[in-house]
Amino acid sequence: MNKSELIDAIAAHPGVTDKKTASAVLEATLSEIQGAVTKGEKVSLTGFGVFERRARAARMARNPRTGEAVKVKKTTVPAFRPGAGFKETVASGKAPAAPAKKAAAKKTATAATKKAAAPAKKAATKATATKATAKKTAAKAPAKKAAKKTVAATVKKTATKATAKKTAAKAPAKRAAKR
Amino acid sequence: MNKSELIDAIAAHPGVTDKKTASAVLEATLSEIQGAVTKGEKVSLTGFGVFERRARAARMARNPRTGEAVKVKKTTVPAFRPGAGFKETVASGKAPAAPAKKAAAKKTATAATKKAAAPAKKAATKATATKATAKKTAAKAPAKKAAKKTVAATVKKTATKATAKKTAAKAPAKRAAKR
DNA sequence: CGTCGATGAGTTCGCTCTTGTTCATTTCTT
DNA sequence: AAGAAATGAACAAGAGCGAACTCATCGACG
Repeated sequence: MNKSELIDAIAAHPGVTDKKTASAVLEATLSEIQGAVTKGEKVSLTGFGVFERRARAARMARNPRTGEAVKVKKTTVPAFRPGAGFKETVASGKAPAAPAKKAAAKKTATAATKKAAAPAKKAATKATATKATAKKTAAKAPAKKAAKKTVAATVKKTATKATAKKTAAKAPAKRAAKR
Repeated sequence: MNKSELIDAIAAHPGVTDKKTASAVLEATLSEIQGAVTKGEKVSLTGFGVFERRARAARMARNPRTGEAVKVKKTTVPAFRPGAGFKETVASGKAPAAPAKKAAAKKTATAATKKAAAPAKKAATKATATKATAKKTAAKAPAKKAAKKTVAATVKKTATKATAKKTAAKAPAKRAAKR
């Protein structure tokens, strides 16, 4: 499905009788998303997904023809994370979206799962505590994990395996102020 | 930026004076995309990106709390691949989009990269020659690509690892091209 | 305009998958 | 019709997904 076909489909929706308007709005939307993401802002479309900017560390790649290795410097790329509704729809292969009380069914399922996991909580707590003591991870307290968490984490993991170096209190890292 | 803010931004664009219309079109768009992707159809928005359905093989995951392993059966999820324009914009951190002769700039950059690769020709000589003679044939010198055995390959790999980990080193893990 | 309810984020860790290169071919856009 | 953008292929390694669960928050509805 190319852009023009999408326009047609959109125009077919009730409330959208004008095709050129649909086109204009679509363009504007894409434009806005690009702008927002470029500025590092997340664009959240509840039930659909989130567009965000993501940092990509430098890496080694290779020339497909020669096979020789080439350096690739770090960069930032746009990314999209599908929302719950979208994922569910695609997975089930069902119709687009019928916001209804079907939620009830889902809820039941979740609840059931909960029960099973519940007893494990105790163990979980302990594990967390142990980890904190043993690992001594760098404290990222206030700062959101957003930063270079990924990279740091990787390095840290390796390092930890060998030895525990830095001593930094692992702040309860909660979702204090992040969103 | 949440959905309502996006609507506002869109409404600010010329040609889109009606905010409620913007809302309607946006909803319709998301709806359409979901539907198309659900049906396994790709939605190509040139310069922006492509929405597509992607198969996800079964895997082993773990409960973040307890750490216990849980089986996850295969599923299909929506995915988004940023287009050239979008990526470039985000990477440069510049304005949204000004489809113009900027292409020239890009071209220059590409050319520069080319130079670096040029010397490597020797290694690729054979491949190049082949191409020149019978490009259509596309003689792929090295290993050949297997059919679409992604899943099969994956399973096999796992099995091998379980039985003889070290020995598996040479498994010709071929990856299917499905994009 | 306010409340109820659904939704997203954050967490851990293994394992799959994506990313990135070049260059030619191909499709779609303008 | 002209040209820009997308696709594909081989390969390696880093990157991110995903499950279960909780809560703050967004959003839909009256």
